[in-house]
Amino acid sequence: MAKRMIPDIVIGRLPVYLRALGFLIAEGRQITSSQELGDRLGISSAQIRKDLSHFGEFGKQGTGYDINFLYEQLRTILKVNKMWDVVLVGAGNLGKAIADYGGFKGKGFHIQAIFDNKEDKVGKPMGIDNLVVQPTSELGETIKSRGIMVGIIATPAEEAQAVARTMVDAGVKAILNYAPITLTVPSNVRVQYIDPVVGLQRMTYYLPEK
Amino acid sequence: MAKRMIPDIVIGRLPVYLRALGFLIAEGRQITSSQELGDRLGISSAQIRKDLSHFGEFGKQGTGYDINFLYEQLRTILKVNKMWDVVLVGAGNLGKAIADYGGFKGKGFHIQAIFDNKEDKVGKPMGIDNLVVQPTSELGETIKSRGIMVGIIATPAEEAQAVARTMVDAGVKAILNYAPITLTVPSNVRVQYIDPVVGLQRMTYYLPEK
DNA sequence: TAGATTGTTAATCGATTAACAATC
DNA sequence: TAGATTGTTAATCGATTAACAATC
Repeated sequence: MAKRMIPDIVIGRLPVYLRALGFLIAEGRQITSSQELGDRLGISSAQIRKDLSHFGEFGKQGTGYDINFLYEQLRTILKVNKMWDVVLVGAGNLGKAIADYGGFKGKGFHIQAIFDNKEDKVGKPMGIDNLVVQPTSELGETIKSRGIMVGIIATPAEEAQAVARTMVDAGVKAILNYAPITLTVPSNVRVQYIDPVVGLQRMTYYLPEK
Repeated sequence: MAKRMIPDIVIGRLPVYLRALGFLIAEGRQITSSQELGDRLGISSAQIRKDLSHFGEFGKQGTGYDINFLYEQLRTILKVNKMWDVVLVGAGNLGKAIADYGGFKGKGFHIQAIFDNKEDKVGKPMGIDNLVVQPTSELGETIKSRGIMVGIIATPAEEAQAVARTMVDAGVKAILNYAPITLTVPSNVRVQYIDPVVGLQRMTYYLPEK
């Protein structure tokens, strides 16, 4: 079947499939099956086949999937076969770790500018590309002039909503938010949240009492 | 209604409710409603009431919820009214940012030990508590001797599965995994994943072509 | 009392799974 | 051919929502 209002939950699994395929490629494998992929990811083979069926027919009966082919197909579907320019706001401990992370390139993302409010951060080089940290006052202008659509927020919670607002006003359509706060954005803007405390608190319910 | 096989998806939202209630408290508010909470979080008021109804009756008709009371109830349900000891493995850029993060204490988590393989990391103090980084060879022993049940993995992907294995063998029941790989663990062990690349790739599908 | 908001029910909506014909 | 695995259908399962009696 062709492209027709794919459930968000399906889109959400594709990057995980993509990541697993990347490992298979690194292992030198050529062919895999929905069964093997499911076993590795802890989900059913039926779900993988159903998810993929939203976008086309990528496998061969009796054989399975060509790993490299499926990998490229998924990259195209997710639009990460091109590089997306990204702005990063927040140059503290977390921002630094993000700027130093080598895992974005090759996965479709390139941090093009870093911003911070603090005097002692601005003007200094940071991250794997040695980007000079700019004052946050320049955020909107930079986004607009470079047509950037993806932003990462790594500020304290108190500043996050204002930063999101500036990003959105300047044209950002996707925000990865590390600040521990739910952002209010227009419905045409996507937000993904990363909060380690939420992650941990989702598990303690299931732990035996100490 | 009382405690009786709560859906995991409900448990997953409680930390987000808790976080929002924390903000309301910080704002000095006393009372809120499922409507207000839902508006702030972008979910329906019905869902909030339904979620809470799994655990008891916390509100008052015509009035709403006492914020402090509900906050404490959720902390108790999630078992984050006590402190959980945590081990952190990986003392690179990311591990350092996690160790330096002040947001765990007060939310129920206390990093008690940090581990790394690298010679140049071991023996040095790190994080807000100035913990001396231990060699990863000591991980299992430390977990066992202190009865630790929560682990954070911030190693490269290649090392993550082995670390998870060691953690689980030593008694860890909840793992927050920053490494970009799906872990294989026994079904009685919970894992939460934090992968910024997956977060970003979940959004690009929806972006207009450049 | 009048207005507001809960907790809960029942209906709706959506996601997952089992099963199998098709076919490599 | 025999065995394996896909893509898809239909059934099942589970989650969300709308609506409202209860009641503060």
